[in-house]
Formats: sequence, C-alpha cells, structure tokens
Amino acid sequence: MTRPGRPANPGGTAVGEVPAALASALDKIRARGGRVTRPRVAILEVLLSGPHHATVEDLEERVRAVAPDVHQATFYRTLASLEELGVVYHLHVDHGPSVWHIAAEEHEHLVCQGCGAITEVAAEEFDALRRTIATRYGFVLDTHHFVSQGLCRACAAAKGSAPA
Amino acid sequence: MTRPGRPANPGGTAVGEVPAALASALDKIRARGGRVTRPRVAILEVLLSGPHHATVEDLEERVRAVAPDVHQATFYRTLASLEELGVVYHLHVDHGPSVWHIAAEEHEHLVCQGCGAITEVAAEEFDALRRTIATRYGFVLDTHHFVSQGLCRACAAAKGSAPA
DNA sequence: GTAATTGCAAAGCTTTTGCAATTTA
DNA sequence: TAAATTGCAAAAGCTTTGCAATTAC
Repeated sequence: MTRPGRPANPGGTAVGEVPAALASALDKIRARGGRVTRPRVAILEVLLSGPHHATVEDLEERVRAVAPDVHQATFYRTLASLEELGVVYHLHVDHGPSVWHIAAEEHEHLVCQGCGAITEVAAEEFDALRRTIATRYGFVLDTHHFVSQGLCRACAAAKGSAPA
Repeated sequence: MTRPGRPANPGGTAVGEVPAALASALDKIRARGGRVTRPRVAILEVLLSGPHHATVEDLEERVRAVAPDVHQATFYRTLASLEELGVVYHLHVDHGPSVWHIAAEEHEHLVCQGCGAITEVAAEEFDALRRTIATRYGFVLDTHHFVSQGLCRACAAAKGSAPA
C-alpha cells in the first residue's frame, strides 16, 4: 500500500496546495485548547496533500522529508490527539497497521484482500443497511469505522468469482 | 441434511454434547491430508461447545482445562491451519486480538464499540448491500470477514444516540 | 518410516508509556 | 510562566518463526 515516491516538495515547510482544510483543522485544534506544533502541521499537510490513506510508516516517510526529526512515538500520539479532535480517524485493515485518514468526506472503504487497494464508496450506499440494522437489531453502525473486505473487480476476475 | 441427533457421549475427555459438527471438521482435516491431533480436537471441541467467539487467550484457558500442555504457539498454528481448511475463521475487532469462530452458520458480526458485545445477524441482511456494491463498484464483499462496528442498543442509549 | 505437528524459546512488528526537555500560547 | 507536546528509550501486546522432539498415518 505504500505508493512510489511522489516528487519531493520544494519550498521549505509547505507541502503544496493544501487548501483551507488545513486552516480548518488547525482551528479545530486551537478551539479545544490544543497547540499547533510543527509535527502536527506536517502530518496534516501530508495527509491532506498526498494519498488519502496512510499508515504510520507511510507518514514517517513522507513527513520526514519535510521535518526529519519527528519521532515515531509522536506520530502515534499526535494521531491519537487529532482523532479525538475529529480531524483524522483510522481504519483497521486485516492484519496490518492502522490506516489513517483525514476526516472529511463521508465515505466507506472497501478493502481488497487480493491487492490491498482501497475503494471509496459513497456513505449513502450503506444507508439502507444502516436503517435495517438499526430497526431490527437496535444496533447503530459506526460509519467511520466501517471497513468492508472483499475482492476488487480485477482480483475477483482473477480468482474467477465474478462480481454479480 | 444435518440431522440434529443427540449422540451419546463416549469417552471421558469430551467437552459436552459436541455434535456431528466435530466429526465433520475432523473429516475435512483428514480429507486434505491433515492429521487429527489432540490439540486440534480439543480446540475444535471448545469452539463447538462454548461461546461462539474466542480469542487465543480465551481458547488457552478453556482448552487447557482439558489439555493442559498445549503450547500457545500451537494455538496460532493450529488455528491458521484450520482456517485454511475452512473449518474456522477469524475476525479482527478493533485494536484487540483476533477473534476465532467455527465456520458454520452464515452470519455477520456487529461489534459494539461500547461494551464489546458481538451481535450476530443473518447474512441475508447484507444481501442488498452486497448486490449494490457488486453492481456499482464491481467489488465482491467477503461475507466471512465482514465485521461492522458501532453501538449496541444499550450502549447507544447510554450515549444518547438512539437507534433509528 | 516419513511427513506433519508440536513444544519451547526467541524474535518480530505495531503500538504504548514514563520521564525529562522543549515549546506553545 | 504554565501546560501541552515532544524526543528518547524501554516495554507491552499479539503473533510468528527456527529447530529439535514427538506423533499420526
């Protein structure tokens, strides 16, 4: 799931065209009395600019290109803090490490067990299921932690189990 | 097909009224050239007789009551083998250890993030979703690894987010 | 007898934690 | 300045692996 290198970022600290989303995230941090630090900004910039999903290992690689001295433990603690603030969240994908994600668009994740690809689908696709489960079992499905495993189109074809 | 017989319990070691399911599982093992060993039988008996879901830690406790010298590593290796044979399978529940399960009835799992309770729901509840996802995204959802997190009725009530 | 399986010990990988030093507000 | 955050090191939790001894077939 680690992607091949994207071009190193030129000018110093800024990662790229990181939109108002960054400002918004930083505001959230400050709003709860949190502090805006270099590691936090760097992590958010990376999460906002590159591939949407990243493990701590991915983040270490990408963040250190900009802030080389951020310690591994800081990733874990920072991400935990940012998750409490609703700025990021994580998914558990099979046996692997947690996958981190900016909390922005509402979507669900389909994780291919063949190739590891993550397909994002609109949250509404799950609405009917959510309603059914709530009605019949009184169980409130948690959208954010929803990870569905299976096989993507290509891998399904390769394994002979055609999609529908 | 499977007759709910009540086979008399022969030996002294058996854990309870473990039905034909055990024989069937053992047959599967032999059919692929696997060997029926004491640890394997003990693990299957426990999985068939008690609570449906068990971590390796749970299994250690329950199996050792019958076979005290089964090593921890054996649980991991045995379960992996049995999974390959389609006799058991495992789920990943949040941060915790894998949860093991006999591969029998077709159902999905709703894991409560509040209290950890696992609610089993009929696999058919997910059929509509499965079809939708297959049709629109070409993604084949894997029933067995389907774990949905959220809040059970009690925990949802406690947190004020009423179920539908 | 032969290959599969086990027990044991050690290591692996991801994540967490204690504490002192640093930094933000 | 006071509290939050970080770096560093060490450890914890779950799982895997190498190897020799055992066991099923």
